[in-house]
Amino acid sequence: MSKRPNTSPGKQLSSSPADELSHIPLLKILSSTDRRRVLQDLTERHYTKRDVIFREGDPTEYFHIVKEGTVKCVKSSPEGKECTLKMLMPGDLFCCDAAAFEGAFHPGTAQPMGDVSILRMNKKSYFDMLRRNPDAAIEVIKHLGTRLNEAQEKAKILALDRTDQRLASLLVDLATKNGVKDPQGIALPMRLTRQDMANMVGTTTETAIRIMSRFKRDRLVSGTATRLIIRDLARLKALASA
Amino acid sequence: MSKRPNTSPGKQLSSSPADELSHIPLLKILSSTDRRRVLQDLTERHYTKRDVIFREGDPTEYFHIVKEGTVKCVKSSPEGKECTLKMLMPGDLFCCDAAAFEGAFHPGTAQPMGDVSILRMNKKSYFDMLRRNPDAAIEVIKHLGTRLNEAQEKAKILALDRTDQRLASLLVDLATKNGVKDPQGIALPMRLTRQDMANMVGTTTETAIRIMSRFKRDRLVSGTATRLIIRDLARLKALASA
DNA sequence: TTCAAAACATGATGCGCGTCATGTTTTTTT
DNA sequence: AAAAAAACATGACGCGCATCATGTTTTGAA
Repeated sequence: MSKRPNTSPGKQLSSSPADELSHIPLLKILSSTDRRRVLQDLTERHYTKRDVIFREGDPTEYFHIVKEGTVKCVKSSPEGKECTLKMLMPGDLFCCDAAAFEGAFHPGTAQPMGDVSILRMNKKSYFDMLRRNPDAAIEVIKHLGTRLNEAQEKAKILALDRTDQRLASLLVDLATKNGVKDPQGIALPMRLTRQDMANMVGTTTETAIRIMSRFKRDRLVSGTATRLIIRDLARLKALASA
Repeated sequence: MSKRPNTSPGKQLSSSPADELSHIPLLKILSSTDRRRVLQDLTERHYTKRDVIFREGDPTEYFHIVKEGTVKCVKSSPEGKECTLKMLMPGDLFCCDAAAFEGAFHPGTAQPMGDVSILRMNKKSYFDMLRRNPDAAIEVIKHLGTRLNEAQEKAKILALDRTDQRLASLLVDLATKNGVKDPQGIALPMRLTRQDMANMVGTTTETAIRIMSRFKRDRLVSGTATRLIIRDLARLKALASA
């Protein structure tokens, strides 16, 4: 059996134990009969750091769920500058909007931050599921509402705050939503370079490095890309909205 | 009957002719039996320029539809700076996300740009409607998806582009989505000051004025707040993504 | 129509941050 | 373990845009 480059072939989730998917809110609320049906339509795929899950401009074909790992959602400008819109974590849905309905195209690129596994479902099965199951549709509405609020909050921060404040906001956000406890403070569960941070707050790598150096001197953070630790969340919060 | 200050009391839409609401996508897709029911739950309200429809931080109580006029969606920072996230036009939904479900608060302020009329519905009726009518839920998902894409596109522009490019993007966007034909070019259908524009692209009033003056000299636009006209959409587009 | 309040305009000044440049340290690959 | 490639670091310099200041013009209310 020949292996395709960079992405493992899709795999049926024939007999997944219930608990494997129990941490995904959308699937948890399905009736047990419907869940079996949905499991048949879902396919699991694995990606690594150098893959792209889909590219900006590609036609939309699937609805996706992050099962494991971190996925970044990126847009880029004609001149090659990049902007990272969102880090998707396990349980997050993407391409769940019906803009993906008819002949639509991906507005951004989805790229793994490391090894990830993704569940996906073709559009038809997805919308059939939503039509059969109004509570699932409401769950999707809830998720999209949250995402919209986040995106608007991000726009506000980009529009009004200085670079150091935006960076502080980012760290607070990541620590709060995804941080794991650590003897030194709060550790971020994904590899995150200064370049990644720069792309998330709309600045250059150099400026992100300078500001992070300052944060380090001031004992607000410690560590580097492979293991970044937030040491003083309170002071970062204060700086973020100063 | 005592009149409440600034807002007209709610009015039942008892016997609205079908055509009055036919331009609202969400209502158009309801079955005719359900539409009658929904009409009973909808209330019409009128607001003027100095009212607020709801304020950032208020508890969410209603689902809203813009029937007539323009509503702006604003966030503000502790220091009093403001950021306008979105102009809502007739047919647009707001607070349609289920974050408004349980004890949630408005993430921004909704403010009329002039005289507007709004249809609204309490949360329970709204979610009942969605549960009865999966196609309506999918319509809401579609709307939220569009809004999310817009918000992310806006974040990208704020993160990557210069101020004159952001302003050009804004004008292109408004002209394309809401512009009406005019002998001179494309007229924008709402009163829009340089301050409004500044708040939409994350800059100061002075800078917005300076750039708009330049655009005027270069024959890209003409007119002022009360009647702004886009005269060369193509060149504005070119500037926006240069 | 008149007057006050917004909106528009334009200059001077300074700082934040982008850009380019050069070097060190850490991580990843072979 | 060694080599290659990222990531981190720090300085010099200049432009874009915020800030403050001082008019003029337009709009809308009395």
